[in-house]
Amino acid sequence: MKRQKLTIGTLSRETGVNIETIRYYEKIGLLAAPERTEGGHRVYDSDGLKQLIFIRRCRGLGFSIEEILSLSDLVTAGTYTCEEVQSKTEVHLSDVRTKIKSLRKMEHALATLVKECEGGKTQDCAIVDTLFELRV
Amino acid sequence: MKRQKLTIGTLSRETGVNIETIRYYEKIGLLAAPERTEGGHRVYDSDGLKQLIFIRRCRGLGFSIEEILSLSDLVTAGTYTCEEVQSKTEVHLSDVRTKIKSLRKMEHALATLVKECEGGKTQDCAIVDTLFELRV
DNA sequence: CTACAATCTGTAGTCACTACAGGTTCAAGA
DNA sequence: TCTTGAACCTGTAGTGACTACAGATTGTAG
Repeated sequence: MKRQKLTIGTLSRETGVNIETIRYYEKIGLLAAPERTEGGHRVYDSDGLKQLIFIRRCRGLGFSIEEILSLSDLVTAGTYTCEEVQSKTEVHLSDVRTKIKSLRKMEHALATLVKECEGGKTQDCAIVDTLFELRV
Repeated sequence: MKRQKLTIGTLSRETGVNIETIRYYEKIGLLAAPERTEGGHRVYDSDGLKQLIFIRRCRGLGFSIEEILSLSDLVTAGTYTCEEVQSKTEVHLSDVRTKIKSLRKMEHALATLVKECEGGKTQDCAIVDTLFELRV
């Protein structure tokens, strides 16, 4: 098990997170500041890699930076319980479900508009009519 | 049919769009600049009301400002065809469907995590394990 | 030793608002 | 008419989660 040392470019390629974003995560305190070379270039080890993968995975699941910070604090402090983590995840899950519901409504409304519209060369358009109706 | 004159506050209450947002829409050229009183207060008529309702309705359907501008230009120029409007709406509908799909994936992943987690007082947590796995 | 790729910092831009600060105008009551 | 206070004005800065530079420095392969 040799210690791997990664430049920011390599880390970026390995994780698919782009360089500016990595630096941004460091700046806002989400990703731990790594060691530096004499010249000031960042040098990451496997802990940095692990942390960034965690962040990327959480983002992929739609967690906000704020939520990730709180999960991450919990975990790195080593004080978390399974219960707490589960509860934060459930809260987020219900947010996601709310968003899905609202998008479904939009989808339905849009699909109805498209269906009602004749799609011809005229200006007699059900979509325009509906969007401009004066009823509030 | 009497000409109605509305202050920005009344317009805001009628449409549910807040005052700052109305001024913002004007600034970015989405909403036509209304007449002013001698003292400089905005005075809207029924055209302004109609236009703002249209904007609000489009935003409610998830159209971006850019999309609304382009729809709105088409319509106010009077050069639109039903076909064009329908096609823009369809493009947007397919964006919405893409978003729904991606949120569904999130939902599934999160639900699985929550289910696998025991939720106890221990630190043996399936969620943490999964999020910290080193597999990229 | 040179060339050039990679990295550095810092700032500004994105989207669609929202939230002030500090000033002016309007409308209703005395 | 005067006064009060609500409503309005402009302009700027902040939000979230990045992205896109500019201009300088460092690292490395040939």
